[in-house]
Amino acid sequence: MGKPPGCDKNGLKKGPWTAEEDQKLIDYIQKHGHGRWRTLPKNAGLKRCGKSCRLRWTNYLRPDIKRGKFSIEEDEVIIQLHSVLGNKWSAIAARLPGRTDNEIKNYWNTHIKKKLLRMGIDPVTHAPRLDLLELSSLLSSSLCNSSLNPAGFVGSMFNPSFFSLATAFLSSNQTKNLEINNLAGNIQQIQNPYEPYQGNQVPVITQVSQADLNQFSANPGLPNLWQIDNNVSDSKGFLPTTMQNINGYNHGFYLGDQNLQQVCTFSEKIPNLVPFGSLLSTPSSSSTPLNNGSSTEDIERDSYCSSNMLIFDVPKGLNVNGCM
DNA sequence: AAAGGGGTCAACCGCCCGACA
DNA sequence: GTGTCGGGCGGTTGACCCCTT
Repeated sequence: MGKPPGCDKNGLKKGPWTAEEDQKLIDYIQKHGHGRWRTLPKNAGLKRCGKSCRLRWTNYLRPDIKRGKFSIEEDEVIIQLHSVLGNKWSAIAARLPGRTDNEIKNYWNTHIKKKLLRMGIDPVTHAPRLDLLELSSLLSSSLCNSSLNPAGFVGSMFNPSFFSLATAFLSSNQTKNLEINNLAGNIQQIQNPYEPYQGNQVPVITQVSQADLNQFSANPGLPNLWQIDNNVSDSKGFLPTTMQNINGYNHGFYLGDQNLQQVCTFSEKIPNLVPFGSLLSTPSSSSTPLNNGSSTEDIERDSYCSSNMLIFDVPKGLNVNGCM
């Protein structure tokens, strides 16, 4: 069963394509269309195997290929889709016009995976890394027993997921050499994290407009991993909403522009967590480019974070101040 | 300026799968 | 059921580029 490799026959060229070869392939496909890749090279006068021709065409020569750096919106779409689809690169590519599966795979392996790891997120599961959770647990117990908490920063704030969040958050702020003392100091800065949402005001969920993702809403069992608002460009790091369900807690996050001053967590069970599809805020749906769409520098990309992270419907009767 | 090392990415390999004759 | 074909996937390779020393 199966087919022979097809590219190992003597006389067939391998390696980088020349401009002449590219032109031959383009000319042939423009005249005859693609398909029948096994016989195409011979007909086109190419000393290549059919598979090589197909890959060259689909990954490079196709007229609708989009070259250049991935935008931040594309980053977010890839992460979102990967959280649901896994390594289905072709499926992901189908939702990113002009991008190929190979390109996305390479980009994932060379950029996004590293970024997620830096943020303390497992790029496979999209969940916080267990090793960081362990670290955060150590930090939690250490800080709980310390005297740094005279101002009521107690109780539910000290749970592993919060520290995981803080760790990831600070990591995304390029604070790679973070010391425990610095972390404690930063956490102490958190005051009234619900200030943006006074009283019973329910955090605004951004629009759900990426039709391609509708299918995910049809499966409420799928994880609601990323809720991202791209209305604010100056933000600090991604957060997976898988963090919402850690150690039995449901957590809501708001990351504003004031460093770590607007991190919030619930220690309450929130009964009406809105299902996945109805909440998903899809960055690609926005017509407003992040950072004016002009800056794709790696540093900015790596430090980018969507800022609207509150993704669930807070019940009116819930006294969120109580958890602060 | 040159060497070395790491990162990036196009291209390839081997295997697999589904469709089709 | 079998063979062929197109296509997908994960992993790898090697050339090239850039940065650091």
